Amino acid sequence: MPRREPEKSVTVQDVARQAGVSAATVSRTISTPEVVSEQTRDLVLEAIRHTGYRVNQAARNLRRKRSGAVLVLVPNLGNPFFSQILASLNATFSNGGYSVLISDSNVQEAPGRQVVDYLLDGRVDGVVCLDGSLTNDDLEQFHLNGLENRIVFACEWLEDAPYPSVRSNNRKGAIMAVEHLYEFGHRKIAHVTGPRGNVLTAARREGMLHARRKLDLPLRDEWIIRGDFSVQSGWKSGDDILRMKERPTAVFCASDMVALGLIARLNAAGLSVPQDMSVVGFDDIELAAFSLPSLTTIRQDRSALGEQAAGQLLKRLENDGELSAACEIKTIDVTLISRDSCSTPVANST
Amino acid sequence: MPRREPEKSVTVQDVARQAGVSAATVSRTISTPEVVSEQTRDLVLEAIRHTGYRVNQAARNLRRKRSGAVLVLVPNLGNPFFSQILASLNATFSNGGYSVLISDSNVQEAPGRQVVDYLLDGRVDGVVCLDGSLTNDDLEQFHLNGLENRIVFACEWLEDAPYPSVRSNNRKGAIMAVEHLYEFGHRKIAHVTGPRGNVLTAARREGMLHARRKLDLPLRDEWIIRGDFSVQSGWKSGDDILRMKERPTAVFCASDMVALGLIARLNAAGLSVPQDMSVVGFDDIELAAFSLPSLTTIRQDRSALGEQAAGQLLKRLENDGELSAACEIKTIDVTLISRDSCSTPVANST
DNA sequence: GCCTTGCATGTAATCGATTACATAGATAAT
DNA sequence: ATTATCTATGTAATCGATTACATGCAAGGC
Repeated sequence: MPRREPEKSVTVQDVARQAGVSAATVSRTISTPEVVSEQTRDLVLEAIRHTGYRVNQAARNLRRKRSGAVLVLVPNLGNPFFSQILASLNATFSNGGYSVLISDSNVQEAPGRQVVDYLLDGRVDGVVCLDGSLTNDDLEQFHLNGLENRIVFACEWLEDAPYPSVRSNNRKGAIMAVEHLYEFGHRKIAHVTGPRGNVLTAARREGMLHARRKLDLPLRDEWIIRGDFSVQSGWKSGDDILRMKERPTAVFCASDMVALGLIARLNAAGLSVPQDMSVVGFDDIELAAFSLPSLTTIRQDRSALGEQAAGQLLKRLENDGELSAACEIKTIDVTLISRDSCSTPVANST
Repeated sequence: MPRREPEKSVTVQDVARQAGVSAATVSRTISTPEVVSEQTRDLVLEAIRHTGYRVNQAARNLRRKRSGAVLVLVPNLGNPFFSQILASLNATFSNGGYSVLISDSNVQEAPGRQVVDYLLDGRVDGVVCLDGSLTNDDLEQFHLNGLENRIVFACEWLEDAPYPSVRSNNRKGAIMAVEHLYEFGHRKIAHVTGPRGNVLTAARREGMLHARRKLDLPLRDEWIIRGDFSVQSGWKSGDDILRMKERPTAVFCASDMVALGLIARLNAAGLSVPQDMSVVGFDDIELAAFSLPSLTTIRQDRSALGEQAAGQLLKRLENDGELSAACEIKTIDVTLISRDSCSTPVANST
């Protein structure tokens, strides 16, 4: 099998020589074909084909002062919920001609710093941040370096910071979940929250409280259980619930993973869902439809989230911060997916 | 709040001026500090701090002819199994000073082409490929451009192609699964495979057949059911099994997702696991421990897979293809995780 | 005292593409 | 016929860091 030398490096000059034109014309044929006459264009294209020329990205980036890449900062890549959004971000950026760098803010010692570094180094042109837990220090750094219009948030966001963001209607989702349980006749409804300080935790908790008040439901402090979106925390919240003197008849969980962990724990204690307790999740991960029982949940439109976030950033990168005054916040609608994990409450006193 | 102009671009020249040295010395202070005298080094570092200098990656890449980035080609980013490996790859590369680009081969029209493009463009220095379904055409392109020692495979691999690869001991895992079922007394054991043409499908199927022969188990063609690693295919395989005249008493599934889909389907038909049928999965995804019943499965050490694959590529990139003669294939050991989805067979004739 | 060796630093070429500016030729306008 | 206008292309500077080579200076060997 024939094999070309590894680092032959065909340059724009080589192509120019081959085609009998100047390097500038070659460059123009690639970047702005419309200003080149048709015949020279053909000549150049033929020479490119013949020499196997490829543009050197580093040289182009140096000259153009842009990298054609974006960074996606994910909190915990291992979480399937995020990876599906990543898939959709990747698709949109790919179509827009950008490559996608990833970084796991779990792994990075100082994720905010890395974002600043990558932007200032010119490694990436923009950032999609799925992590709403950046510090004030990070924000100040963004601001000091004029990076505001290179960052958009998706799923999570920062309260009180003027960044564009794309998010689900978390509050409404929570309300729908509680109302759904209410319609089944539940009045004693517990909630397993996300981690402290998280914006999603706050939004979903608020929605739940709102619905409770509106429906005039009884409220006990112990019915609000701190979780962290993980299966493990779902299992642990089951421990708490089993220990309660006044047990709720239904639980709204801040994520599907939590719901599945809770259901597993209840089963281990001999309680089954939905007979002994109804459960609603949040997210609609793929497995929600296949768990036992299949999980009633609030679906987040992950592909819309990714697509819109990527679109938003692309738009900002095009008109380099010109139109950036408007800090758009897009809210994506959520849907209640009714499955088998809810039913009417039984009169099970403890 | 004070705010620096967006594109002030402090260069190595500016720092040099500030420190009263030449640009070369500044560059040396950054790249090879040991050749610079201690006092000038301090001088330069102070000037760097003072000016807020940041090295321009594009310029460095152009000169050094490397990008400091790698590409990870993932088949289906949405799959939690892959995203966890991605997390571990990301961590290792990050420590090694490389940034990580991702690409979803589901989304890309021609993933192999993209790999070649990115490497030749100089966008990335190397590639970790989690997708074993590249075409011969792609391989030829790699070879023609001398890219062999810039690619390593992880999880999946290419039969008959001399690329280094890191993989689980799939065959052994399959054998362990069948033996485990055998020990419970199962003789009629079915298998849901992965997709046609996939190397994992082949390795696991082969292991299963081997164990069957060794244990002298009965073999019926219909007990080998084609799947594709997805939950949906697990559900469908359940349809097939329910229709069989001679029903197996246990099923070994090529992935946990398949196992969960199958269990859901059986439940929908009023059969429960493990009472009416035993099920073993493969992967040990996080939810395997929390499903109902909790899933007996073959654990793949995902963090080892990611770490070793990244390490392998890093090593190759260091000594630029010198030591590349050896095409190392690392096999990572798997473990049987025994949970509640297996028990002794019942005499349920159809 | 002279020459060698080595260390620290400076000079300038280089990586490869892009693009502002200049120029030549063709066409249109008067 | 002369000038203005436009189009296609070439010339050369530029992006910013790196590094081969050159230089100067100090220490050590005879």
